[in-house]
Amino acid sequence: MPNYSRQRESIKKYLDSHFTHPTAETVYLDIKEEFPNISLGTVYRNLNLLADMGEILRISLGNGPDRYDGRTSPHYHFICSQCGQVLDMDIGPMPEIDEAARQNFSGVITGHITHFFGLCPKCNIKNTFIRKGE
Amino acid sequence: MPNYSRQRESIKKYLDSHFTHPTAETVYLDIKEEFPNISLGTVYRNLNLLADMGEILRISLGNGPDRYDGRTSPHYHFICSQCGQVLDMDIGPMPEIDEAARQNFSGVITGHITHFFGLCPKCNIKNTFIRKGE
DNA sequence: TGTAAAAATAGGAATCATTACTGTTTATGC
DNA sequence: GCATAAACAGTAATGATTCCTATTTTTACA
Repeated sequence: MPNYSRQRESIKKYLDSHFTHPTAETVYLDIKEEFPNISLGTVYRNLNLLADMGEILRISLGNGPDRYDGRTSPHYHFICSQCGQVLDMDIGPMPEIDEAARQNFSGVITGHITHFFGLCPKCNIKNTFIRKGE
Repeated sequence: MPNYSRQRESIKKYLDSHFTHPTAETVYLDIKEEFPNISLGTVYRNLNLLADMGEILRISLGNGPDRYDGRTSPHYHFICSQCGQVLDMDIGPMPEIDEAARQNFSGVITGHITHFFGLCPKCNIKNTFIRKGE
């Protein structure tokens, strides 16, 4: 069982109050306001610890740094192809995806990860205005 | 339009005849038998080129190096939690996943990536034998 | 409370995957 | 053939993350 650490508590609080799916680097820079001497390694170590304890989620997108999420209830993510923003999706788990995968598969399917792509609401509106202006 | 290159042709052929979803490193080491002086950078550049041209697929798992696939028709992948092997899934596209995501979402959903996790057929059988032996 | 042991830290070096750079070689079009 | 463009090998550089070590914090309990 890990000991208490002020740095870890601060990181947890940060993720619980920010819904931007920040990278380790972003967490590091923001937490630095409170702990000017905190090191990036400490941020990584605590993000890993919290994720291992199930208190936060790690979101690995194909490219770029991992992102972290204080919302631990299972949910899907959307990545905007235009601005790169990561959004929480407002839909529940879809066990039927695993069910479909079990057809014709002789191993065991325990779960899946799914990320959605497209245009986020903001970029979608922005594009509409730009097209009107042409 | 790119010029012809023997190295790129060899990489393409390699992926068309191996269904192991190799990493760039694996491709590099195997292609080296034919081109002893080929450099890892050349392998990466050609894998990127081929992927951009739609002749191969890049598979980004959350951790570890990317993998490449000569099968370009859209399909899903399975990653064994025990041995790490990547397998092609024998199921067609599931547009209904995108359909579900479009509920309550005011942006545009253009697609999704889904990876399945669990035990591959081999590890599943292996585990059964081990449990029997206990 | 004071102190010893265990855990966490800061700071920096090391690692892994990938891309960028540079001078040389290969392919293409005339 | 020869000029130009593309690709190459070799290597340096980058970005994300982990690892290492000496120091500081936390905890337990005397």
